[in-house]
Amino acid sequence: MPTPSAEDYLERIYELIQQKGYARVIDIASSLKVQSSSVTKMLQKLDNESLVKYEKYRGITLTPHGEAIAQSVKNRHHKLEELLKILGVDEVTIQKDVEGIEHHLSPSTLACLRDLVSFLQEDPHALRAFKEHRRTHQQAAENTADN
Amino acid sequence: MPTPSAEDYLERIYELIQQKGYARVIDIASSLKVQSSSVTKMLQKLDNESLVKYEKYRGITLTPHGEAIAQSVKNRHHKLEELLKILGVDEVTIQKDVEGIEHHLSPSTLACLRDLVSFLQEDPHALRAFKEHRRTHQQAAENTADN
DNA sequence: AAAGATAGTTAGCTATAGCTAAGAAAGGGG
DNA sequence: CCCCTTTCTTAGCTATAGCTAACTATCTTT
Repeated sequence: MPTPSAEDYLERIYELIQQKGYARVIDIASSLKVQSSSVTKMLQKLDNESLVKYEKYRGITLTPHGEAIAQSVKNRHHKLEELLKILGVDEVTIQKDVEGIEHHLSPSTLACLRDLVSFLQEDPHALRAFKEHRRTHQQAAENTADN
Repeated sequence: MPTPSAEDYLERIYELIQQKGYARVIDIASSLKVQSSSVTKMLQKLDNESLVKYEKYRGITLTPHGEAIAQSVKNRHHKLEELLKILGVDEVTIQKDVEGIEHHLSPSTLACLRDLVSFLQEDPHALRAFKEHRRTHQQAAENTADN
């Protein structure tokens, strides 16, 4: 099993290949906010684990296994984003939090959260009720330390 | 700011002191599933950061700052447990997932999830509707790879 | 009070994953 | 086609946080 950090790299490589057709060290580095030397190192590790095919100074591609992992990580990532968005968390916080937690949720928990999303999407009344509940509780919450 | 691992130690020390009146290296080690040498090492680090008061071979207490952190970590932990429980995630998965994600959520996201819990608690109709939604979508979900 | 058992500590090792600095490879402009 | 810039790689360092093995302190039991 890849580490959380390895998963991040796989996801970015996958996205870059989708978007631009290829993944360069420098682009991976800048989007993950690490130095390119760190990217090279991770690529060597991922190549060793047969998750990417890496020819130095040449190209980077995902193996079928690596791509499968990348897709499921991206999917998880997207699910969480969707949930926090529908619950009304602001964009910046969503990005920050999803980065942190996406590697740690069980498939069954994710399925549950996915169902929560579809429930709130398909039942606008419930969603409105939640937003209203949240609005009315907001002031109290803001004045309570460590709730 | 303490690392996620340091937070775990603080939380356990706090809980042990609450439960038994004192925290021993061996109990911290067994509950975190690490070796006692790892506990000693972390205690020295936490003492350095003034989060615990550690006298070797003697006792372990939390400083006010350490205790404040421990309480808020425990609180976060509890909030997440509560959410997953109300959503119907099974106990084993709850424990596993909460361990993984509790260190990574923003206060604002947590506030949002807290409101979701109180909403579902105070609106049994919505909760029932969600459970029903989940029940009817279950079969489809089980037969879908990587949703 | 001494001996043995339990608990705690230290030293030194591992792996992950970042960094900087230095240098090599590739690519584009003159 | 050679030079310069950009990109990439390597080497060697850091910190975190785990581990084992060896040792020390404390406690218990006789």
